[in-house]
Amino acid sequence: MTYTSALLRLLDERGYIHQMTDAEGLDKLAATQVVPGYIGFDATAPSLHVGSLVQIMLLRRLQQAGHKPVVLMGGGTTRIGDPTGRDESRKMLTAETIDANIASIRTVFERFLTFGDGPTDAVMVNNHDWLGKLGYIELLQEVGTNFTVNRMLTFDSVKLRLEREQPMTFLEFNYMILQGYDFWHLAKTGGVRLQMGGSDQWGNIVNGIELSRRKDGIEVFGVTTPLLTTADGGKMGKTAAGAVWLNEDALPAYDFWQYWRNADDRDVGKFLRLFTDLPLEEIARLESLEGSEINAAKVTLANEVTRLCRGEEAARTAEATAAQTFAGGGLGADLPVIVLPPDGITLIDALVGIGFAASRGEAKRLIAGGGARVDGEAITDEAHMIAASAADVRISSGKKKHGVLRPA
RNA sequence: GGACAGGUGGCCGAGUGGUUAAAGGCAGCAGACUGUAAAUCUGCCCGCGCAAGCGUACGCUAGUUCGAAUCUAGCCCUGUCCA
Repeated sequence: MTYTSALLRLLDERGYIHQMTDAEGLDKLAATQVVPGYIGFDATAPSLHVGSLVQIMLLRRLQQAGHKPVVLMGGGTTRIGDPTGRDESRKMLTAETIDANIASIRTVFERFLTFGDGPTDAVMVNNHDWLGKLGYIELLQEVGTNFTVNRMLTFDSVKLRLEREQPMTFLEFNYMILQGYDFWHLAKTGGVRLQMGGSDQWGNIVNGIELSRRKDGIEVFGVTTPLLTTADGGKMGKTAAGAVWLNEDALPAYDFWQYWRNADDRDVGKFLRLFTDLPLEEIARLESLEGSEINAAKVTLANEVTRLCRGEEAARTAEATAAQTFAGGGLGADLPVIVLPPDGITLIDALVGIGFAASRGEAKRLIAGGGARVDGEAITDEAHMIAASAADVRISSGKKKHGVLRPA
């Protein structure tokens, strides 16, 4: 269908929409007024990772289309402890940790959104502010009567778990109620009219919509994004080193840049639409590049995403480092560096020290497998000693990971 | 509370006394090919040690045994059914 509102047109043409509750209704609303819309985020770690980037961009689009983004931090729900872990001993986070996490995560949002007091300025809220005050009995009275277990059992999140005969705790079961409560609360007190989220949030969103309607007759809307997978079927944002974190102190800009530079050919267009502000015509051009030409599009992708998330400077340095390292065979400023002691260092220690191997055994295997290089030359001798040198020595694991040994 | 099934390496999942650091798959790392892509093929994939080897590991604890992931007891946890 064709939309009249700038918001839905934007979301549609860039590929953010998976499901919507009432497309016409939302379209009409977005065409006539500023729509405050929110997305919820976890506060379990000091940084979000690439998996949350679609949602963050979605809030950015909302603002671009002239609406008001509301970032909901799950300070309250996190405080209860994340129940999804299979090991029960998932530790509960302290209030201080959660608050620190939220502060850290906020710095990233500030790059993507304009915060402030204006009508379309972004705001960040914390559901601990209202959930924390809520007594259990009160919660049961307020919202418990509006949920039937019959219906809750039909939601995918519950149904799948039961079908797979995996445990679902009562706490988890309650999450959907708490999340529904969030939506209602924001609708009632903040005029929020829209909740967005990943496709796995559909059930929660619908619950909030129902709750708002039943309690106060407020009409609110929901949009979900498609589940993002890479073209080869993997989850977004997993690499050798683990998650691709958005915060600089959790993942260096160069590694962040490399993540995008190494995107699958088939994902380039999709990623450009979702994660950059480039105009669609430009994206269409980049996406149509064939063969090795598409590498240029990947560089653009990496530059744009890094610029948004880490800033102009970080993107430039990362790109320059990549150019020098790969094209020039040299050393870029952003590569990891460790000290080359005056009396040299074993290759094994160097590999472990710089983080290319997690243990000495792993370093040895890397060497034995022919993946270790010193100044571009493959070394297969496990006992190899890197002699002291006046100049920087380049050390590599495979063809992509490079680092610098710098004389003290 | 009772009956039954189960808890294995990052994940899934074999293994029911030794030859098992534990099949197979996924994920991951490296090599070849290429374009810092994909697909494919090859090697690696608990830690320490140059090595022989040592240490740790199959829910927890205590046993049986020359020897246990495998047997016994107790406990904890999960699922299914019954109360």
